[in-house]
Amino acid sequence: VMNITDVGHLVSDADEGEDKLEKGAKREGKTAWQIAEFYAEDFLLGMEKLGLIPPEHVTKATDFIDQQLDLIRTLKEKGYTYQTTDGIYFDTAKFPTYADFAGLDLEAQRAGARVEANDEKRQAWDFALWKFTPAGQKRDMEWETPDDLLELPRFDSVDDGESSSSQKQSAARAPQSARSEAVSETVRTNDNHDAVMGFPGWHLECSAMAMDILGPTIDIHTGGIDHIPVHHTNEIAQSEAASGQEFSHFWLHCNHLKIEGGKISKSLGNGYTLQDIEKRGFSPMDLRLFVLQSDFMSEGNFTWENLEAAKNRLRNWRGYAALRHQMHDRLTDDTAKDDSDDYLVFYEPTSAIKMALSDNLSTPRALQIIDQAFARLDSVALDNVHRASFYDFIQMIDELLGLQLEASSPDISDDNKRLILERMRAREAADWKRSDQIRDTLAKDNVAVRDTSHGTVWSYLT
RNA sequence: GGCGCGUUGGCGGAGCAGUUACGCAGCGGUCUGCAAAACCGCGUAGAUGGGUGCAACUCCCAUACGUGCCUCCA
Repeated sequence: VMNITDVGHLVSDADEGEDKLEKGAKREGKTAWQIAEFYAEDFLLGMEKLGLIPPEHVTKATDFIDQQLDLIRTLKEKGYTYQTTDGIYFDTAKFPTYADFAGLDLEAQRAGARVEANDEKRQAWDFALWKFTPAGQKRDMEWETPDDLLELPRFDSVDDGESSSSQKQSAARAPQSARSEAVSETVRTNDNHDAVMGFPGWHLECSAMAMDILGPTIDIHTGGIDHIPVHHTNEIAQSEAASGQEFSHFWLHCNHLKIEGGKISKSLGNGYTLQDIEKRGFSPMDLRLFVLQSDFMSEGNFTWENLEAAKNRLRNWRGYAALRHQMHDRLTDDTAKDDSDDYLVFYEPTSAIKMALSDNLSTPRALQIIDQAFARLDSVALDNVHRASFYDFIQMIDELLGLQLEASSPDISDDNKRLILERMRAREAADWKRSDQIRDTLAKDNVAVRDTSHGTVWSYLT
């Protein structure tokens, strides 16, 4: 299950963030809904380009508002919540193990906080489950707060300075021309009284969606390392307070990628998109191998030079993968499975990369194993390679690392194969002119040839 | 200001208290019709300063630098 946070702080009249598209969209009169939709689609397209396995469920926070409200209801019934003028909060004091997951020293952190939020929260680290739309504001994304979640009397409604008694009349809530059609379909209108509009707190969606689809306890929860102290801590608190059960058996946290040695930051504008990378002549698979070169728990550093290194490494691997087209199946496979210097069998490295990845996803070691396994092909005649096991090896790499080696190392055309044979004959006849001519012709089809002591072998130029 | 994490050769990046990581790039050589590849070799890596150990890149402390969080970002 992967969630898409399509609800946020996109108050329709806000003017924050440097995102050109967002600003442009506003200029064009688009809504937060349309902006969220745009980025969600862009994200899913990027996933596809990178060859990521699609989740069974891709969930949008806005499709799970009811579940989020139900979760708040459960927490309220169990006494974990309290209400302030601006929302419904989780009372972390009621969840004694709150600081354990991240090993937080809450008092110390509060003492050093740069900005002390000055509100009605009981603890500085209490977090919002539900936020009320500020009086006088109209958000693109907002929903009616169910009455049973509210503690009356509710906060002061100051829509337009009317007294509360007259609000029943104004309950029609005026011409809502600014409201998009999408929103008006979603909002459950209740014309009998003045609704308290609101929207979910930032942490709530993940718990609500996970528990709705996977049940109270999930196996593995993933996320960025930066989510440990706040987001995942809060997820655990609200989920376990509600269910009384462990929320996740395992947590997998990825470290960050730096860029040119420093942080990637929107305000610095030093990030790159997948589109930028493709414009520079790199493929998404180049980026994928670049990422796999370091352990997921350590900080990475993106530079174009490093991406170039990954690209070259991947090109070399494709060349090795293409050797399968230049090998012959052996009828004596079963009796010749023993690995030796003269005869290569690839079952051992195939299981070795599985072992490496089984050890806390050690992709660097898996890559090392692959490099060493491929390198053994350099000094052996292709007829002395166990083709079936080599093919298994390629497929295992693709299955475990998703580098699409098989798909990106197609066989060459029959015409080119004939040219290679013709070149071999020319070389035997010492017709170097013809030989070089054919090599140039092949190069136009991105086919490179090299003459080894075991014969001519082709690979890809780029 | 508080609480963490990191710092390995030209670049990226692992393991390990005593043994060549691996990749990309560079240089020299062998081989080859040429080219490419391959093979051999070379640049004598471990931020800095201390400490513990027979022995430290690998453990401990400090400093510098980088980075993350401390906010209703998720």
